[in-house]
Amino acid sequence: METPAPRPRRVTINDIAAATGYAASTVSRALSRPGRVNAETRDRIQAAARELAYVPNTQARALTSGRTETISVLVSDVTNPFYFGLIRGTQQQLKAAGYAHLLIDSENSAELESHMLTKMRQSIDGAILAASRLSDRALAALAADLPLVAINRTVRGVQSVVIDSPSGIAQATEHLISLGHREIVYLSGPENSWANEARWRALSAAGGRHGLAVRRLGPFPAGRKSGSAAADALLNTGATAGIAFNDLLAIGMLTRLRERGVNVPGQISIVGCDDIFGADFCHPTLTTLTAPIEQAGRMAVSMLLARLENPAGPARSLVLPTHLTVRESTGPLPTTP
Amino acid sequence: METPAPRPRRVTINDIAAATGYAASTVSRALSRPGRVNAETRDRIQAAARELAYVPNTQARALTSGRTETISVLVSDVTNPFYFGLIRGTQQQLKAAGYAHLLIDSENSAELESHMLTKMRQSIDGAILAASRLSDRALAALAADLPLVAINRTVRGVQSVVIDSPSGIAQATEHLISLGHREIVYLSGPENSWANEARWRALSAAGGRHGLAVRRLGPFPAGRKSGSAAADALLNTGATAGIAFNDLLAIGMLTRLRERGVNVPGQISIVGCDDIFGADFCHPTLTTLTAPIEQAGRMAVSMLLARLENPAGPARSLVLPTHLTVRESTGPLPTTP
DNA sequence: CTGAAAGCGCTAACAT
DNA sequence: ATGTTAGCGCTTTCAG
Repeated sequence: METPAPRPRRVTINDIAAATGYAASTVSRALSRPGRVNAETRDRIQAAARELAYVPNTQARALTSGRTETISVLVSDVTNPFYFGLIRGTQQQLKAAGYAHLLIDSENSAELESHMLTKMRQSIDGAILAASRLSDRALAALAADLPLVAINRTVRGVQSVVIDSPSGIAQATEHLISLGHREIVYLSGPENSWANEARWRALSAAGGRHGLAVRRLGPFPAGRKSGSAAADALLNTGATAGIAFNDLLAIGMLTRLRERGVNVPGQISIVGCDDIFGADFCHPTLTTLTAPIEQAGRMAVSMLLARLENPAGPARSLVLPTHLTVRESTGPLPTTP
Repeated sequence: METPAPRPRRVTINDIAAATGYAASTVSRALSRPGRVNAETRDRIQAAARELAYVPNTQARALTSGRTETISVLVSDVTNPFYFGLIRGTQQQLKAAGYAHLLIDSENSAELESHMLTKMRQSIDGAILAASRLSDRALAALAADLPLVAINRTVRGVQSVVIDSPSGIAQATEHLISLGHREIVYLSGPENSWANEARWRALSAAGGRHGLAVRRLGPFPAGRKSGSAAADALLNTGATAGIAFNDLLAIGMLTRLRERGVNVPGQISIVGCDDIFGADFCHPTLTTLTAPIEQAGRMAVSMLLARLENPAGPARSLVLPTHLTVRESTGPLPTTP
């Protein structure tokens, strides 16, 4: 009854060594650096490995080599569809490189984030931090110990891939101006979000350049539910156009405005950010800044792997362009009050 | 220039042993089975561990114990929003239990799925297979070697959590009948999908019970893009109601029908399956079978962990209820042709 | 209850 | 080019 799970013995390099007559170290070499052994030896060993259905034990390999061939991807909230594309991108690229993909949800908490990271430190070769909640100092310190790429965050000494919100926000602003809008409200996201600050700064700057009235409302939690509060607050200002921190918030606003019988874009125009899944089939479809988020995921992986191969390399920082995708949620200024 | 990454020495149990004067084995016990040592010893050792900021090396632990504290979750396509609820559920529950969450995309390929699984076998304690593409035999064989929970799939000897499509489909059918519809078309998903077959069978059965004309179209790939073909095919049949394999397909159909100027639900009613993100804000909002998918993820983890603790336990199989969520995409039969 | 010793499977010097 | 020898950090007998 108390069978203690008779762990089945797996094939090891020693079995291959015994089968071929070579030493275990030679087997190891033939398998992991085929260039360092005789061609014939390599062939024999690899044939034996295949025959015995040998599968390398990554734990044991990691123990000696220090490399785990695992990268973790931290997101602040798996629920957020923004990450769909990112995860897809990292997943693709990691698999292509033979790395495992460890997904971690930091639940929007800096503490949990750093706790998870120290706990996992020895199980991973590097990490991709999407929307890190860590302070700049903490991030820089972490990067000294763990190869890192931050998404949408720039910190000296830390590699990063950022989506160029400023230019996107500028495009959105000009789009709204061209439609006749003269007052734009920014619906702010979480205060600890770097992207949120970047977007607001970009809007302020664009507003300044064009002599436009801009103001900010919020902060609102970055979810669809917050859309109601954001929509109500926006209506209250009497402004004719709003740019939301992200699409989730924008879609939530659309829902609320529809409930309140406000016509979008007839009475008010809404712009989102990110172009997530759903932005093209919500009602009305959402004008938004299309972010190449999947590509960001792929690039982050490439940069990270490059760094692993050459730890002495420079801390690169990549900026990816955005563009405005105009759909139904923006339109000309209402003709009369 | 050629600094070969001077791997920083981490704190090990030996350091704690040296600091406290105990043997490494005692330290190990105090840390992993505090019950087996003197209370005072335990306290001293744990204090020292905290002081030295000791972090156990999971690789080394796994090497001897065979337990990795890692569970992998396989999905057939990370892109599919259906999985996000599942991933959220598994993530939550695994984190609560101190397990790591290894996400794997099998890309709808049985080969890739089994390849990944054998490759990872020694790095994981168990796996949750969402929409496995493996044959029943292969799955049963795998389950003999690796603790497993299958989602939406039942195979003898394999633990599973399935969403009760039949009862949901029956509800949907009755809903459509009550609205006057007399001909229902099923828009089929991928042929190798177990859920797809289950849903079609349920619809056939429900149709039979109510003396209804049912037919099936497809198969269509399970994506929004397939919606166009599905919508066109459905219109072609002249039927007044369609049940789509999943929401992705249904939303794609909605988009296409709108493009073609077909009024939903005025001219035709559409029902989806799963109630994914977006089903409540697409246009029109989608009537669909709400699946407790997040809960399914949590339950799958619980069942898996229970099995790990007691490998001799029975292979449980859990069925979770669905319910019909009626929104705007279904309505009364058009009055006259 | 605690310590000594032996290894888990693999890689990395060091020899040959 | 290959074999020998030590471990990596931890758990687990087996003694005491």
